[in-house]
Amino acid sequence: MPVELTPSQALGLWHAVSLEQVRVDSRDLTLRQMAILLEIYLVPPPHTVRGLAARLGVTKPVITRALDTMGALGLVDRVRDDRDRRNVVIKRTVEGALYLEKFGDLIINQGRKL
Amino acid sequence: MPVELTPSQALGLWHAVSLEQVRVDSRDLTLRQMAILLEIYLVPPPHTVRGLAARLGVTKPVITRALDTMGALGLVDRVRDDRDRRNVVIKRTVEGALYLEKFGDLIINQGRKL
DNA sequence: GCCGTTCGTTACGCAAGCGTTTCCTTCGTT
DNA sequence: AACGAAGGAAACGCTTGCGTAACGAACGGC
Repeated sequence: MPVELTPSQALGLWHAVSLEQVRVDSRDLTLRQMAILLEIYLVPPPHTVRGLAARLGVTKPVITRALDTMGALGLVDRVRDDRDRRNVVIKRTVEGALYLEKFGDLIINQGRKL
Repeated sequence: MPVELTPSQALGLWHAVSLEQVRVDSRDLTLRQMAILLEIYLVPPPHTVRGLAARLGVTKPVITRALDTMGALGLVDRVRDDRDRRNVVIKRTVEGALYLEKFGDLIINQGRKL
């Protein structure tokens, strides 16, 4: 089910969503943080630090820091892996799911307005 | 011409675009900066600092700083207004237009892949 | 049981963004 | 000419993210 957009629609959508998000949400996640968050919630688990780092093409500390920040915001959680106790498994949270749900609604609504 | 998206498509699109943008572009603009940039390029001029500040619901220094950063990247330019020399008019640049054009293509291509 | 390897975190110095406040120039009015 | 108001920038101290390098805990093969 592809989504066909004109250049004007593509940028217009991004514009409207960014604008509204800036106005509404003081949390102001970076693009990297957003990418990580969406990766965690849209791609089947399990998610690990090194896995995310490889996927985004960034270093591990970038992931650790992003998880620190988003963890403090309640958007994600971290749990040690009992199979291999070196690993940390990143968990979704109710609050994070809610956050993305609202964000998705924002995209949908701004898309309709185009 | 509305754009109708399912929740999965909306978040999926944002996900794919964010991910690709993180991997491709080291510049990593903040959401605020992106909103300002799109505002400048998609809304008819003239644009002023206070106008953008009011539009985004942020303080003037936020705009000044964002323009400093994006100006250094060549994405925007600032020119004194000769009619009222207190004002600064924000100008588009070729490089900025190119940047957004490529970004638009990215959105379109990721949309198709959904 | 060692020892090299892997995983995630922490430490370091640095750059960039933040909110608030202050400043400087310019305008418009008187 | 003087004065208050407006527009944008600069200054301040603070927070947060960065890249690199070092670290400790846990694993796995020998």
